[in-house]
Amino acid sequence: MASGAVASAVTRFDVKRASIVGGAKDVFLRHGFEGASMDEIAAAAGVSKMTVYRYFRSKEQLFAGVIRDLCERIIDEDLERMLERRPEEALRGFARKMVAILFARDTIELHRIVIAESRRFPALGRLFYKSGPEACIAMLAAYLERHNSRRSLNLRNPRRTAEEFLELLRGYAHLRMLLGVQKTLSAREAEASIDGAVQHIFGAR
Amino acid sequence: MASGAVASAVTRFDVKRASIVGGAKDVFLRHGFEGASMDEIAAAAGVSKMTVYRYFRSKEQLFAGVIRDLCERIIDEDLERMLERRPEEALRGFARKMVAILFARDTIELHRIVIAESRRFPALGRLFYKSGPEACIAMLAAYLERHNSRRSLNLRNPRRTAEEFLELLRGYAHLRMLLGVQKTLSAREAEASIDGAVQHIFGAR
DNA sequence: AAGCGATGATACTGGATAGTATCATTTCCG
DNA sequence: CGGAAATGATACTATCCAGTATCATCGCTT
Repeated sequence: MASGAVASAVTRFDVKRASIVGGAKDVFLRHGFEGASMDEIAAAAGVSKMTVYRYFRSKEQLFAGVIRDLCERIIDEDLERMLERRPEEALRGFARKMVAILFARDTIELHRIVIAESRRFPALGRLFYKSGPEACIAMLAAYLERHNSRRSLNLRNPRRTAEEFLELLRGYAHLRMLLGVQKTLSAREAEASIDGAVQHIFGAR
Repeated sequence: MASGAVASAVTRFDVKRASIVGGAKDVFLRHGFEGASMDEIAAAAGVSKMTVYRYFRSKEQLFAGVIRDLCERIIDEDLERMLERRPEEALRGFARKMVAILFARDTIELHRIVIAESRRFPALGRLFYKSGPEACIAMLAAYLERHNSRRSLNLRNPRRTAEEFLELLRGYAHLRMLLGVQKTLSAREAEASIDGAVQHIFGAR
């Protein structure tokens, strides 16, 4: 009777599904949507192609599943915890974490793919924006608004300031990485971006 | 003997080539690289498919030709002329022109496609970055440095400030358009971006 | 151990499309 | 007008790949 076969949270189904999504994630991130072949995905997942199709009706469905999964993992709880300190320190911590996320290899590839495929799958672009960039903006904006009402900050438009802050963190380095012009972000560049963004809010110059 | 058949600048060859590139540009911008079929391109150019292949060895070559052509047209001389006025006015004019360029439908599509294909064609990413974004940054940086040495501005790192200025102009609206989340940029949003960027340099707050 | 559902291996179908071959036709030149 | 080069029309080849069909096999439940 094993241990509660019915009530068990993780079924064989979930395990297989996870390994398929995992393999597909690797292949999609490496070759993009068109470039990924279902045979390769099946091999990467250590699974037969038929099994892939038993879990996902089509390549599009599988792709959507992978993107959804990736979007859920982008932002962890650490990020929000960064904002619990005092303003200047909180912002620097938040910024450091954001830069690490933004410039991670997988994140760059995800941007590339979603931008590429958002014409064909408009829902995908919206899903990604909402669960990635928009979530970060909202988190920071809420923080700034909180400090605004406590008078520890005095910003005309906190939401806009939040966007500007994050925009300065991305900077052109992000575009250069999306274009393959630049391979990595040096610690020096990261610090410079962070300084620029923080100074933008505190007005130091 | 007509008008100097030999010395004539525009040959039949050039005309045909231009119409092929023109047709290809439309199709590539509408459907992306993979999505564009050579038959459709030939039809759009009003030309036989064989003729396309007589001018370009392969789809890749044709694509590269189109991107090169588009890159050359992105930045016109007007942009540089904007910087001939006095600082605040010059920057506003430059910014307005930049926003118009950045958010034009074709520019957005170009970004999308180049970002998508830069993994497969790394040279393309570099070509685009150099002749588009980098050219704009360099132009603005030179302007800021000029004013720095005249003491009409006092910036620690003009090059970085130029990047930040342009980055603030793009803002998240640009990403939203790349993702298809947002269709157009309202005049109100454009003005807000411009204000934000100009204030970032002049420190007003 | 029997039986059943889930999985694997593999070959196949059908459609799309890059690139080519062939020959008819136009266009431009002297 | 005559001839050569450029172009058009069209059919063809070869390849790649999503999705399917078939049947053998594995592993768990009872």
